[in-house]
Amino acid sequence: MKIGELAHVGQCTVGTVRYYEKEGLLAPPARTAANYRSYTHIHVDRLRFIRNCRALDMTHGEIRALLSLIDQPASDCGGVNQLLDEHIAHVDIRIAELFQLKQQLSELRQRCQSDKTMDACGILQGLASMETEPRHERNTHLG
Amino acid sequence: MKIGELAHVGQCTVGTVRYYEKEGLLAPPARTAANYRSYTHIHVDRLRFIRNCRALDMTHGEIRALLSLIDQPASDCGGVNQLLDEHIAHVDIRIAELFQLKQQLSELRQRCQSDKTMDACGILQGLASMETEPRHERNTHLG
DNA sequence: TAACACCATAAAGCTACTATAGGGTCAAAT
DNA sequence: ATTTGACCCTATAGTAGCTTTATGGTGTTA
Repeated sequence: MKIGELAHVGQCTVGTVRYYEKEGLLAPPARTAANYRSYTHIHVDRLRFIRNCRALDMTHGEIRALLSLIDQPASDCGGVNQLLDEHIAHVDIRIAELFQLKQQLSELRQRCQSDKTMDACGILQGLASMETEPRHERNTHLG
Repeated sequence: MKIGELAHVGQCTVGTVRYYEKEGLLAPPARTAANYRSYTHIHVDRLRFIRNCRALDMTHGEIRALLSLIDQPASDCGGVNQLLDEHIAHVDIRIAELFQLKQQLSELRQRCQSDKTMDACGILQGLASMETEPRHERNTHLG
């Protein structure tokens, strides 16, 4: 199977597949005589796994951790459970942040209900006069 | 006022201030004989405005658009209102995405309640067997 | 043999910064 | 007079997860 076909079943671009290989998420496949990458069902499974993790907004670091846990089949899956719990916590935090953000934005929006002159616009006044908050550290890898 | 003081009132780092200048968000200030940047209250106001926009997760593009609207004081503020509405829509979309994500993650987490062997772990089975979804285009600049 | 779809690599671009390297300026303390 | 320390300068590279671009080889069809 060539890279285009793999990318197709994995629902990503060929560029992404090559990038995963460079990142060490996907093992380098054999090459044909023409130096084309030649994939097997093992790569298909692995790519699907990676894409599913990415669809859940896991980072490459988290995915790498999962993959290395998987590659130790003798151990138990406590690490997997823990990783997922932590990831869910990140998502919770980001949702809370965005809720607060939306509230602030809605309040700001209320301050101008019609087209006015620039210096009468309550939104611009709000943006000029808000209390600049100290920048807060990231609590999550989700943007 | 030197850059350190400006950064302090703007609640950001000096690196960020220099970056905003390079990005064209903040006008280059006068320089002292020693080539130090020398800011006025105009820069303070502008930086506060920018930082408030960033606290609301606006992109530099959005902020640039706002600033150029402001710099045409003759026109009305319809563009400002529209920009804010669109930004709020982005936040709404991202919140909905994260809600769905959290649900998927919670369902996945349910599939393994105790430490098992790797190949019995319902989470890993789920990650391997989820239907790979077509990558969806970004509907928002929020990560 | 020419077109066209596919493959290859390497390097740059994207966002919004932060960090590092290597050096200059200035006021106060020794 | 000099040294210490806090501040300033520029330029470059790194962060995450890719995408885009440039440049060129491969393979099948018309």
